[in-house]
Amino acid sequence: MLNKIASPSKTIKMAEYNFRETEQKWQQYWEENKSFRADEGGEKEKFYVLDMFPYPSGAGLHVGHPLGYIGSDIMARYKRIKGYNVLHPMGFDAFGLPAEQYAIQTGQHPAITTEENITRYKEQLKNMGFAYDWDREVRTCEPDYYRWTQWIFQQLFESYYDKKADKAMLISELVAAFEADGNAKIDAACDEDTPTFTASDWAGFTEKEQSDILLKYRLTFLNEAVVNWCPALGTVLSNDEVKDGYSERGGHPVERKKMMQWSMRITAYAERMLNGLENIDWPEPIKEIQRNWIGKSRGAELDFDIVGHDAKMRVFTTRIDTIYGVTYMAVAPESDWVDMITTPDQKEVVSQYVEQSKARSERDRMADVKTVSGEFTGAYAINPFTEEQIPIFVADYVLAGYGTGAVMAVPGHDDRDHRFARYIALKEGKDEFHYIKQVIEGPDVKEESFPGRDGLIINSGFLSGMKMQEAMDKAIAYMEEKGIGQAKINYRLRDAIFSRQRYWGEPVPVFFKDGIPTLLPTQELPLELPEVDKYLPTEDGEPPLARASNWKTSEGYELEKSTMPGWAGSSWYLFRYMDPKNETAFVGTDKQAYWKNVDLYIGGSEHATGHLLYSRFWTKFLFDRGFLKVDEPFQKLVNQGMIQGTSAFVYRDPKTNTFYSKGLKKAGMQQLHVDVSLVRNDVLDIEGFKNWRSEYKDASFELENGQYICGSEVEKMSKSKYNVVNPDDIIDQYGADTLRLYEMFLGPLEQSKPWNTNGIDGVFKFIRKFWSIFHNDANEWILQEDQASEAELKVLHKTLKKIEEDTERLSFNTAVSTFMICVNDLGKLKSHKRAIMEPLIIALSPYAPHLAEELWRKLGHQASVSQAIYPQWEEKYVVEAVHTYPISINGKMRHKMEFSLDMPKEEIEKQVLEAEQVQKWLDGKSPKKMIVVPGKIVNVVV
RNA sequence: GCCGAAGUGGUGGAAUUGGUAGACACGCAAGACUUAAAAUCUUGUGAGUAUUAAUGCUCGUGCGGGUUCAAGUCCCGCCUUCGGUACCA
Repeated sequence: MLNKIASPSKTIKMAEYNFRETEQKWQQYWEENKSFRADEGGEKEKFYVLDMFPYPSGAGLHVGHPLGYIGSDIMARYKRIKGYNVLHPMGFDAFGLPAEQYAIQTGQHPAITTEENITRYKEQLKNMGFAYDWDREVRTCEPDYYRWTQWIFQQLFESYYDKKADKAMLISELVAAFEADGNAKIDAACDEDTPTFTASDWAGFTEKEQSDILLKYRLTFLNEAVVNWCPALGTVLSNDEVKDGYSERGGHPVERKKMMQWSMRITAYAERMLNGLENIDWPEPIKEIQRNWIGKSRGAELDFDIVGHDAKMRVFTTRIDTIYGVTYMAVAPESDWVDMITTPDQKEVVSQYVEQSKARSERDRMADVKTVSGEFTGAYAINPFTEEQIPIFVADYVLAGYGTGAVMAVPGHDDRDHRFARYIALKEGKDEFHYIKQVIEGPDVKEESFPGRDGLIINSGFLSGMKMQEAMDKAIAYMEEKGIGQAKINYRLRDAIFSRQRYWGEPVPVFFKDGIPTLLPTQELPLELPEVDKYLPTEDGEPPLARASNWKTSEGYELEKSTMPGWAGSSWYLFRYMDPKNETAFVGTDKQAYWKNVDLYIGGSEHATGHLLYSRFWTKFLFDRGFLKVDEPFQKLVNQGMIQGTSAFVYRDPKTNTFYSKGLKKAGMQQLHVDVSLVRNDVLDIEGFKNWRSEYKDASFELENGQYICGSEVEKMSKSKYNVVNPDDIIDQYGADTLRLYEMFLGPLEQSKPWNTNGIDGVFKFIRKFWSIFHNDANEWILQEDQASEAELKVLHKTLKKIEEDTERLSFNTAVSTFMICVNDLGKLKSHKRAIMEPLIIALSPYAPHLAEELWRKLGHQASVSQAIYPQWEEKYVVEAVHTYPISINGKMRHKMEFSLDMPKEEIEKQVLEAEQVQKWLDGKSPKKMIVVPGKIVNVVV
């Protein structure tokens, strides 16, 4: 080991560092002096570091929330002293369900609840010493903010997606095209059922008809859609707000319902959102989730004739190579095909089936995926390749919302079709394997389907003998020649439902003029939320806004009654921070051109398919329309891990109200959560517990060794589990710097971990050790102005280098270790020199800013340490002249030898072989081989 | 089922490009200081084993193989845990 330097024989008493007073003082200083105001322009480069802004809930912040905030704060402070203009703002995602649910229960206006919660959040955030520019705070619920959310909505309404230009364009250009030529030559994103019309058709349409056509093109549009309706919340939810058939917020059941809804044509951007992932620095898992959510699949679309009908049934398939294996067709119960093709004798049983599957809730359908059901429609289709007639069934394993709502079934090579084929054959009294046909060489497909992506096609006419890809190419060429089908790309992504039948959200800035949805004039924005008597739907099921008196325009037209979803305000907030007070635009062009987009975004991975998708969509749209210079919002994304709670349990015999210590518990006893503040190192504070709840006042306890030992388990941190730890309590006990360092020291930022305070003393000790470098036992200042020694400079510069490297790669846990090592080394050197301490304080300031500021001031500086410049480490102090080589024999470390780094290989080899410890292993023989890696290792192969 | 991430001492974790496994810290043990306690400091601390001792040897990064002078790190096959997703044709 290098640092075996004489250890101090005298014991040193730790000088007192008053963190409470000091931290408060500097937090006040930063606020008063606006130390972290973001400045634009000048010579400096910009760095924009952003946290996902929180929804201010009534519970306040717990110790899990700041993990990411601390990381981003370190980056913000670090980049600032590295000479960047740093933008590091904070705000609040303030519209949302909890405040509204509370309003329904209590009648208190959600604005009041929200305001209170925000005040609490800000207080907590300030206690942690974060370097936010609070002058740029935004709140999505304020009219000054949502005015622009409404404005963006209007821009979307006024736009369509032109596929030739591959971007969003003004709807007025589309209207001009319709007037000139109709829509036959238009290639734009639109509804599936958009009719084709000529210029004269267009001219002949009524105003209402024209409006309806345009809605099929607009990027935000009104149409009848099957939606996720949540009766308990009284609103519609988007796909990403539904988890396993229950609402994500509140966990209420969700059902399918057809309703008139505002939607966002996000599908127009599917391809660009997919491609854009290549150019952003995001964690691969998140990109993968978005890719899956967008769900691009290449395949083919083809038409099947229906016996006795003119209409052709169009299906989408990714396996056109298996076309000869098609033995039946299936349509979704909700699809229009059902009524169209069902024969009279099958009408009753089919409509009964359709009713039954509608009644089946979404959740039931998902719960038993393996159970298939369906009925014969009586109709037959003709396979265009084989001319065979095949039956058409209605089956609820076919989804109305994907592809065309109809499928060609290949039971031999698709698992779902296989399951249904056996079910329906048995039901019809046929042989179980009646519908199963093998068209790919491989194992027998009777018992189990075989995807066979590598096998050869068989029994398939002109496709036989080919491999999958070749067969697909040939089949598509054949279809195109015959005009029955073509290659087609399909996406799983659905247009996003945008209406919410709730109160606490942005009003949709639209009114209805003779049934035609019309935008409010821009100068009338913001359309402010009206006062209502109750926050509930009306008696006839209209949204709460219908309760507002005179919810009409000045001309008396009815205003839209639904509000926007939670993700509206958060889809563009990053741009508002650049120019939060602008009254003429959502962001000023010059400001946006300077800050561009977010350089580092830190937040949870749970937003992968919601916020992170929608904000990319809006950014691309605003870019297309020329309002932004960037088309991705977040250049680099880091997902911080979740801090879980460690719940504590007590065990009660329900009959006797006696609590048994963990080691004494028996079967049949209740396991009850106990507040973690009453437990220390698994030992229960019995007196505290008795006072916690009145029903425990007279409880008796069976102890182990005089103590009551609690059980523990890692769970999500939540109020109901009594395992929430408030950062304020930690700060009160140890200070904000300790909390910051400790949360970082816990492990890599990305990693999830349960909260425990087992190691916090080590970090607390470090803070005091750092202080005591400058102070003697009597807490007197003992700075030395002498020149620093070589050894001291080495410690300093190695630290500076490592801290810089670790901070750049967000490895904050190892950076904290590095500081600890440095302080230990300086302690051994008894170093108290300004030349060492001054640079060190600057390096420490992003991590423990309060301590750093205090010492910086005591060193005589008048300006904040945040205005200092990060010291440059010097090569000469970092490189070693000698290296202690590990000498391995057959790859195992056996010995160590010190050699100069410029010693030639041959010389090292010679000396190593001469060494006694190596001779021992050679046993008189000469080595087979020798590997010398300069500056690293020597390996002798015997 | 599919996709993704991860498994290292009693604990949190480190090892950045294949090159000394266990940095740093907690905990634990012994000692110093103290009337005492707290605080602080010093020393030790992966497991096993041999020696009076310094020291040495064997094993060791979820399991089983492989590549390599050298594997926590790369390859193949499994197991476990945690996330995401789910009839997407």
